[in-house]
Amino acid sequence: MDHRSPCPISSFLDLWGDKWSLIVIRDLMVGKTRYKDLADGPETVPDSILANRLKKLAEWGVVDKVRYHDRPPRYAYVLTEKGESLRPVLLAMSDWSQTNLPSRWSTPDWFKEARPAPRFAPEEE
Amino acid sequence: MDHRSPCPISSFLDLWGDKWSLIVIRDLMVGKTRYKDLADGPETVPDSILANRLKKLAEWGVVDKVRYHDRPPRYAYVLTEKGESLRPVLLAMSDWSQTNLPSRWSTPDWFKEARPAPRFAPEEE
DNA sequence: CTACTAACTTTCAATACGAAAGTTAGTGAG
DNA sequence: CTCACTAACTTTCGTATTGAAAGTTAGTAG
Repeated sequence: MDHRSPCPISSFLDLWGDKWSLIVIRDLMVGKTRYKDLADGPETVPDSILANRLKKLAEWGVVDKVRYHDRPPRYAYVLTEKGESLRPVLLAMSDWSQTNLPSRWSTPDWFKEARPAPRFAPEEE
Repeated sequence: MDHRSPCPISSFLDLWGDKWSLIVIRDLMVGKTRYKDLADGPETVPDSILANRLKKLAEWGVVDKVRYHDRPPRYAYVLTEKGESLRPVLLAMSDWSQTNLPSRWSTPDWFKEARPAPRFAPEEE
């Protein structure tokens, strides 16, 4: 990933400035872990976008992809620390929308704090 | 503007989820007011995008366009309250980049607090 | 007139998006 | 041991957005 300038804001937007990446992060933050669950949010991410974004998120080190069941093959996507640290950004966005846009959902209290990452068997320390 | 869902995060991204809109907001927050100055940032917004975004920002009520000089015609773009209230979001983004990306500029202290909007003569209360 | 500047606007090739269909690996029913 | 079904992708392809460059409009200055 190359950046347009050393500005931290523009660099943030180089990574996250699109309509879907942070939606996927949000869903991981509310506890979703599987591809299917991520695909079925209130906004219905296109499949082609979801697969692409999950790949990017893994490359950038903000999610771990864990094969937690072999037969049938099943995968879990879990936020890393780096991914979890995006929460304040999402909360700031949420606040802005709630005070500036009419009738948005209000942020549930449990979303406001980092939750322990779901644990999956393979190769965890 | 229509929203994908009532989620405040996805609604925020419906408005701001692109690579340039918040760059323009950032530049207005550092005190730039004129088209030319906005066009000459460290990232060089394409003209076609800048004009388009300024139009949207005015429509959405986050900037005021003020003709502050008649001959020659000169315009100033100034953030409204609604626009100014995006500052916490930009600061959260900035924080994330500074702790997670190498060698980004650090946020100047004066950027961290809302500054009085520049005053221009025409039709202000 | 001619040159020059601010503030746009238009053009157009390239990239990104997104709906839909197809693929792969596996389970379970008959 | 074929048929139907599900999770997790991948591919295709028409549409929308992007961005580099050139053009436009209104005005000043020589």
